[in-house]
Amino acid sequence: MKAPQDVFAEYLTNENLKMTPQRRLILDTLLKHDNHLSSEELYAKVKKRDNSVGQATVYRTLKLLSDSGLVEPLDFADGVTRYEASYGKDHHDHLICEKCGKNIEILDNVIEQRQEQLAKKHGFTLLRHKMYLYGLCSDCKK
Amino acid sequence: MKAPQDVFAEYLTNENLKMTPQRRLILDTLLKHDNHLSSEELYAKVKKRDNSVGQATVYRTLKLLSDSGLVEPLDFADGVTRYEASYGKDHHDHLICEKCGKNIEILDNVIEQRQEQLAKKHGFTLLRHKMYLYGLCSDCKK
DNA sequence: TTAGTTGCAAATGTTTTGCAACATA
DNA sequence: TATGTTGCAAAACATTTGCAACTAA
Repeated sequence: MKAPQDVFAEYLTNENLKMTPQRRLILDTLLKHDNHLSSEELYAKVKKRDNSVGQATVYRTLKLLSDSGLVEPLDFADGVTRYEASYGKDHHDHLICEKCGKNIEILDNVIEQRQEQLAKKHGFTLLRHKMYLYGLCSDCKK
Repeated sequence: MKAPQDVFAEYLTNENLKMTPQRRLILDTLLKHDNHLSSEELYAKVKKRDNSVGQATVYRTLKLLSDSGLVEPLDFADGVTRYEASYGKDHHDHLICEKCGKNIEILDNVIEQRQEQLAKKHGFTLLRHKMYLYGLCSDCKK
């Protein structure tokens, strides 16, 4: 399997876009920290490595990474979009504890299939979906 | 079953808040138009009935209505929060056309059950969930 | 050399908030 | 009458964009 860096490089070439040190750095930083970072949080981490990078570049690069399929925007409905490195990883949804914020990645093939069927039944081609389950984890129930 | 207006009144009393003509009007307007209005859109409709109502009051009232469980905030990932009168209605999810915005309400018991099972498997008590399916409708595929 | 990229600051668009006047319980 | 509420405008917030200087290919 190709390295994400290479996938990104190919994507850029394909789209007549250019690889830059900033883009490399941003992808690299995201891969290192992977977990559900907001643009703001990623920006902070990137800035530690190269203080000259601008906030807008992070936003712009995250859009490119999303378009290239390397990264997935997550929407936990708290007003901030978060991003997750999705390349090479299985698709999954999220089970979130409303009390402590614990976040478990879940996958259920039955659900995935039914989603497809449901969409088809209504004449839709399913492009993507979001499923978030909210509840109380075993610790917080006590 | 209680009328939504009464539920709202009781909620306000419980919380030591007050019923006002504006709140009555906003709830009433939302109930009349029910379907997936944004705060902005609701504000426009409210304003037609009473031009003196302010935008902020609509936002504030929508928050109260959400907290009281009468209304559910929807997130179609277009940057605007929409609201749906949920009181007394069956739960359902949404199938959304990414191109034209068409919005179909869906319900699948198999999925609902699996969600419960999945949560339980991880020790969670499921409180609620959000599921949005995004795709292209038959018209927009052409 | 040329087309794409950057950082900056300003603009955008939605939602929130401070405040003084006002209305409900 | 005391406390909550309103409308307004300003603020806050995340995100996008215009632009002149820059840089990868």
